[in-house]
Amino acid sequence: MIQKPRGTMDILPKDVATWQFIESKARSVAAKFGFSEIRFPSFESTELFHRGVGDSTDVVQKEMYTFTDREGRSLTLRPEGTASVARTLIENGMCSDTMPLKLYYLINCFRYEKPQAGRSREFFQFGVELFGAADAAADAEIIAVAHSLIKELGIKNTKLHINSIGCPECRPAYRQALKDYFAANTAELCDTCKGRLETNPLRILDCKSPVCSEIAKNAPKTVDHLCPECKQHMDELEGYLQEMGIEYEIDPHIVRGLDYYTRTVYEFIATDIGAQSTILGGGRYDGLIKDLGGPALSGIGFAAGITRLILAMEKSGVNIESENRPALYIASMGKDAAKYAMGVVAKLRCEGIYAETDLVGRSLKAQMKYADKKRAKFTLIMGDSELENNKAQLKNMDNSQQTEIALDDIGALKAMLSVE
RNA sequence: GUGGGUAUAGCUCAGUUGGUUAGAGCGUCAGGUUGUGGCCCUGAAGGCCGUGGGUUCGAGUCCCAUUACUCACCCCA
Repeated sequence: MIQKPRGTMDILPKDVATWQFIESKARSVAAKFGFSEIRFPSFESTELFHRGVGDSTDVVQKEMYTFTDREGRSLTLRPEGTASVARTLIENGMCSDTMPLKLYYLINCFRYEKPQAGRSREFFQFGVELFGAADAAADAEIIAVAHSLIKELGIKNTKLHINSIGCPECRPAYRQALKDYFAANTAELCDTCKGRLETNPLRILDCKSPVCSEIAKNAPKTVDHLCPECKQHMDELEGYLQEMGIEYEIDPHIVRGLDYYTRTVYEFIATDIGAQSTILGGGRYDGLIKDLGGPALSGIGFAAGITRLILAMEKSGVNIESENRPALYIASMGKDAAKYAMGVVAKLRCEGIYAETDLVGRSLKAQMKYADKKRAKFTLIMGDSELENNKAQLKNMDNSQQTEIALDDIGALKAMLSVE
């Protein structure tokens, strides 16, 4: 048997209703805030992610699905959406559009990682990006989109963590302060963190090893080392969030692993879905567009993992079931009746009614069972005598009541079905 | 990439200290007197016991490897 590739998933009919529910909520929330959908390729030039996401990141270094096409070009299945959106803006001259520019997308992404709960190699994101607004009001607005989405989906048990990782102006000083602090405790750090001391001391902050996280507790906080402008930005964001009634906590340990982030970073964390608890994460990226060859244009956004949202919804007791009951099932007996039944259901479908009839030549009893399993609201029993007399019994499957109807009067039949 | 756990029917699982033709419930299909669903009853189909080696007179059961699933690390959504 040929199995699906590792880390991919089949989404079966019984689960699709949940996905559609989330997608429609994502769209309606986006619309409420004035965001427009954007679509872009599933794969891009590999260079886009090297320059956009960052050469030194884990995502780029070891998680990308990269291949060369028949002309020898290096292409990569998108590991995230932000870099592609930025490229799309630049390439289509949208950097000159009316600002702020608000965009959203529902996409699949690919990362070569070892699968576990809430993490797969092909995964699905709802992403939102807001360009051309450097003010903290934009940060607050984008967090409000996320907040609204989570609320609309019925997800409880979440916490919003925010942090500022500063800008190119103040980060070097903070970096040095961190290095000095951890250098004093080098011996106790785990092996990976010893290495990170030189390469990226910020990453030690969210190390999960008990020893490192204990040491990290008293480490200098980014919020204490921000330049005046970044500090003010953070203060303003807090003011907006309070005004909007969005609860949050400052979490100095949020350090995003994508290079493009500046200043505000934030995560919505579900407390009850396992180790991969970030259901939604994002931040500001004021340098990205310029780094990719566009004008200086600030940006901020987030991405939510659909499967993680589903996990969180399940934990919150949200259950979405599809309700597609046939309005009518026609149980037929004999060739003539079966043929006639095909005509009747065809007419009903033209009237927008969901009707079914037998396609496999089952007995009357088996047809009734089928109608029951499909949860048909009505069944119509049709045999030779009914065809002769142009009359048949319409049975209400919920209360078993039967009424006689004329077979050739589709209008009357439709009226009978739409009662209730 | 590093660890732990698991692998028997479509699904959820039994299967004794290794011992003859591998079981149940659910689901599927067909019946339960000649034209009516749900409940109930009967029957049927459906398994290279993940795969490959090994130990043994004998392996679903023990050992090794491998693959997949799963959870955690790492990283992220």
